[in-house]
Amino acid sequence: MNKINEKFYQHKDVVYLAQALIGKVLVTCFDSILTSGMIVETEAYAGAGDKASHAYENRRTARTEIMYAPGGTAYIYLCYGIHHLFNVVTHREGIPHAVLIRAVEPLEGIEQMLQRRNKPAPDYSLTRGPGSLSKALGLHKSQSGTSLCNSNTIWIEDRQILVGPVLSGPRIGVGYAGEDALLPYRFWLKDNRYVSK
DNA sequence: CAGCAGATTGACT
DNA sequence: GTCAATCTGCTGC
Repeated sequence: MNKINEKFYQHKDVVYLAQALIGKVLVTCFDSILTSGMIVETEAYAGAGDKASHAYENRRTARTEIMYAPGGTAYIYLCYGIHHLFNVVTHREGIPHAVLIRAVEPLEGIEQMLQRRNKPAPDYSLTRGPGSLSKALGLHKSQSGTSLCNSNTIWIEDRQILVGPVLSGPRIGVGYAGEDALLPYRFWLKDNRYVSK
């Protein structure tokens, strides 16, 4: 198993990392149940200077405190009071950069993902969208702060999967961010059916 | 403390 | 296409 280490997550360029995470494999293991999926869509959130980020101008709240942890920590928060969204904290401790995982392609534990999502059979909506993939993989805001390097519950592997072209464009749902809403901080795998429309 | 908007999703007209 | 679900944080009284 080739688990990604601190060195990778603590790279200074969160936009580079958002692109580099495409094709990597997000794995969770809760109560001995292993589920995983290949990352096919991400977005970069560049901390203090990014109007779309929860940590814009180094804002600190109980929720965003985890973004100031060292790169390689999970930041999971509740959106619209309903959906748990999974992010990877990057850069060194004190710099609140993060990559939002927006979609994965299911690999292992598909039966368990169907149960968690209350679905009778697999379809492309199983892990498409940040709220959906988090539910399918069993991710919950109570796990925010988990180390992706030292825990045996949430981690990311490099399985050297050969992927096609990666495209980029503006982020989704951040219209409130003014000119920062136009930045090409969203990355996705070309022609992958699990990427949001 | 009330009001509102938000890194969303799924059910229904 | 419209709208409800309902937690977190910010603004203004």
